[in-house]
Amino acid sequence: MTVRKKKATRPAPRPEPLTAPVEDYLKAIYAFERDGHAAATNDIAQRLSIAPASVSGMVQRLADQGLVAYERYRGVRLTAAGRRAALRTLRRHRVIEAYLVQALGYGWDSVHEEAERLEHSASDTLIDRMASAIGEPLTDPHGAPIPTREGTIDETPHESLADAEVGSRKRVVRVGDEDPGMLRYLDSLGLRPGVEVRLTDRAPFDGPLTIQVGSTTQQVGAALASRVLVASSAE
Amino acid sequence: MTVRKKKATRPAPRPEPLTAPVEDYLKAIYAFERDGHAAATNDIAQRLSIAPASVSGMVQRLADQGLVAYERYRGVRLTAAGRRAALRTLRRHRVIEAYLVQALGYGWDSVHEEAERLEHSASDTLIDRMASAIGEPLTDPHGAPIPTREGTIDETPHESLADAEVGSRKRVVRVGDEDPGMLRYLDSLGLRPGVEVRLTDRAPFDGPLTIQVGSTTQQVGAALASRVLVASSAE
DNA sequence: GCAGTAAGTTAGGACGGCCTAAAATCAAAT
DNA sequence: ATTTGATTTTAGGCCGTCCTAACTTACTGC
Repeated sequence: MTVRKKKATRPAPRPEPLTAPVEDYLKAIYAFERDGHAAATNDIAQRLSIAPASVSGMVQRLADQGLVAYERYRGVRLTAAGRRAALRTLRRHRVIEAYLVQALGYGWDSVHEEAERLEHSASDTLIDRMASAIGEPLTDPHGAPIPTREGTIDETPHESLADAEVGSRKRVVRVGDEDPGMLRYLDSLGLRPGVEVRLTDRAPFDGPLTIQVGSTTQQVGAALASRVLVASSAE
Repeated sequence: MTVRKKKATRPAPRPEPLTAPVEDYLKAIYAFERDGHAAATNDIAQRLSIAPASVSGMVQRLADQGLVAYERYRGVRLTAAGRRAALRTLRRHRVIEAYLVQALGYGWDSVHEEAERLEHSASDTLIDRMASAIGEPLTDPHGAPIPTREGTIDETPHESLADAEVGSRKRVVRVGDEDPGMLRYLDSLGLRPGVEVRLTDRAPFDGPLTIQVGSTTQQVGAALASRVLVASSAE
């Protein structure tokens, strides 16, 4: 059966509103692409907690809508339109997270879930008003960069704490945002964006790392450390 | 009387999350019931801009879920559970409207549409935080009462300006909230909740009313006046 | 070069929410 | 009591999003 596009020649004049699931797919695909490679069906399925077969179906619909380039058995890549939509959703998500923390007293461990729903129903106007109400933040509460209104984003890659050189001093720039339990734990360790850390030791075979945060010394597992992104302390 | 945890009849009446369309139906049905009568299929269809046949179908699903009592060809009434859900949605809607106006500088003519979407994805926590951030308002920007967290609402009926006695002085308590154009016009007339009005004349045959708002005298059509609810100036 | 496995796709089905067209029911007037 | 007109319901579809089961393709190691 051939994949056939209807109205293939249309110059795509109006950006029809995307459904919530579509926005979620695009966000997921964007995340995989940012890490280098095209998004595999299974990857997407796992990330969205969906059966792989469902992804196959949806991905073809996304291709029909011109949001992704799709080759059977080869994974998908975002088109320019798809990327634009993904970044728009990402902006919504992160602005909402920042706003909830800064304006409504949410903890950084509970904003992700709320933003995950609101991002699909907030208007651009609302997002812009929220952003300006809290001073146009550049990152969300977990340090993730917020795409601009115009759809650009600062995606400079960061080293993870797990890969840092023993003895070096670093500054935490970003941490994983999804797992509330992990976030509460990071918080208890004082590992928040902006904080200075010194990596004083790393046990072999992916063993725990010894770090110094402020005046206290802590041990953290390699898995956790890999979710903490750092930059050189200087900048 | 002792309130007892009921395990007698049902194991667990878990309040499954309702879909957005379901919440919209319940809100609509609530609105008709508040005005006296059971909600007719056609009424609901018109209010939601949906074909009557679709309403028949949905209403049966609502009945299956125990949200409405339904008798063929007889219209629907909310059950206790349905009413609870409707009021919860109404609270969300109105808190959101109030928050957008008071905290984010929205005009009262543009909040309805935004709230109409957000009400379905905001958590109870968010709504409560919004409410407390703006001082637990009792009404939305159009004067509509906000149901409490516990699901009670002040539904004291109000006279419309169109029915007021000529010569009487009234206080505007509430205006229609849906039509942005009407809201802008009301605003230009100074007809906002809390404002004092004197009805100085009414032309016969549903003709225009002459009103005095502050020091200016205005003419308004009967249709518009009927959307403005007033109370005696005294209280 | 080929077999075994992992990954991906198709087939077929379900469900919610909408539609139109046709049939059924109710209410009101003759 | 019957007819008529309005209201409502049923019948039959469509679309989007998901599912499981079965099949196909790609990859990897021999």
